[in-house]
Amino acid sequence: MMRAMGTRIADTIRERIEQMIVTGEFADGERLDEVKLAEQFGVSRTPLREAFQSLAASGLLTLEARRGAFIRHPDFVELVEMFEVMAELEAMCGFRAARRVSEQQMRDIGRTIETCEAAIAMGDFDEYYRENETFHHLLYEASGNSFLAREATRLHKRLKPYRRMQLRVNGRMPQSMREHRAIHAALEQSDGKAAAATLRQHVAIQGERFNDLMASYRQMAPRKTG
Amino acid sequence: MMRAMGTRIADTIRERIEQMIVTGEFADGERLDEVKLAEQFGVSRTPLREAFQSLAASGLLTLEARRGAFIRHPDFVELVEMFEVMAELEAMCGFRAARRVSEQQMRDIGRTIETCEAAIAMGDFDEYYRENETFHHLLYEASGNSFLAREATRLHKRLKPYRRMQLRVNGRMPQSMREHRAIHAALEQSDGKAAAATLRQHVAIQGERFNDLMASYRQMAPRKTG
DNA sequence: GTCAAACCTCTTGTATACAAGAATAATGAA
DNA sequence: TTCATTATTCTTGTATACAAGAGGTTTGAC
Repeated sequence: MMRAMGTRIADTIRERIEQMIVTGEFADGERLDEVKLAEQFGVSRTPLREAFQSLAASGLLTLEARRGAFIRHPDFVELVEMFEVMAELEAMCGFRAARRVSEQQMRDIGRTIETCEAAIAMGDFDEYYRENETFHHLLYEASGNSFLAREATRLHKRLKPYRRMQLRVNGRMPQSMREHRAIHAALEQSDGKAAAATLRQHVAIQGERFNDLMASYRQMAPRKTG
Repeated sequence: MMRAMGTRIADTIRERIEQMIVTGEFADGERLDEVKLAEQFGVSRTPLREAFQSLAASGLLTLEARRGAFIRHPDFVELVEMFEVMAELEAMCGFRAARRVSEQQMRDIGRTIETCEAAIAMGDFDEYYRENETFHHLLYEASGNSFLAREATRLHKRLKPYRRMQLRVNGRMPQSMREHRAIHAALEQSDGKAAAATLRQHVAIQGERFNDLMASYRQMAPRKTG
């Protein structure tokens, strides 16, 4: 059987299942069958269960005692709550980055903005999406607080499926780019408060975006099975 | 062999090891021996490994591939970083609680403050410590954001061993109580900004507290073994 | 026909067996 | 004596076997 040498099977499995979850491959309430997945990946249940543990701990799925592992999409309220925390974490990153960001990091951030804009012009949404992610990760790093950066990354990943469905909303991308530029400018001027405020607004679900999210949420997760 | 019926062994084990870690039972860099712990608890390695996974995910220990599970106390820089994030999360809770806190919750919060003060007067440090924890948990709940509350609780738990060593510092407890009262007052007046600012200052490591923490940290974790 | 209880099946939880990588001890050469 | 290399042991990672709870199904009573 295929063995990825040198690395733990459990970790590989975790990565793969995480990808599947994050790209929305499972429906809400769906149960992940241990034996089915095990033979699908060509491994035993053991590394699979380890992967489940790990995924459950990051909140990507829920383990119910003697019932199994379930995909539990956050309900709408919880989703808004999560974006609320994400907004604050990013604001915090921005505030700190304004003092601590290096010139190299500023160049990197500037580059992602340009690449993003080019991607929009070419209609390359995947590229836009990727570079948008890079922008935010660079920001987390620039905060100078590695613990904060890790936590922000974790939540960012967890929100991935729901951020994705937002991007396609009409007119969102140009607006988003304006905000990226504003953040960049605030960092350049070492204006922590401005960076924080812009980021908070950039990420938070409020005003029209609340309705946009609600609409696409209804489409994506029409009903809780659990 | 003893079986805790109705509940998963792995979860029980997790709780117990978590307690051991949080009360500082393990030295920094120490490796947790699977087989030793397994026979100590009278179970097989399987639930133990599940507990390790779970604990690793909350950051309480580190799994190194084919090396084992290690206690890795954060170094001083990381500890300050963590408190920085904790301060911001609590500030966030306070800000939101100022709008959303219920009258019942206000009464509960008020009660913990009184119990705390009584405990100080009687020299009952354990009681003080417990009620102090309750105060903060009530605050998390009062934020009205259950996701935020969970995240705050998680980090709070992770910082437990290091907060403990701070409390004994001379004069810290009365100062802490004054801050609790100020927070309570800010909530009563629905002054979110004041509540946030006081909490940020209450939790953050700055000024004299920086030196206090550094001193007690040196005492507690004199050297990294890894 | 409907409801309840016992039975069976299916899935998870735990234990044990086996494989393979790391650490360490032992052996030999310089 | 010291260093390198090999052999041995120990520990983790994975697979499989076994136990037990949850869910569904059949059977029986009303």
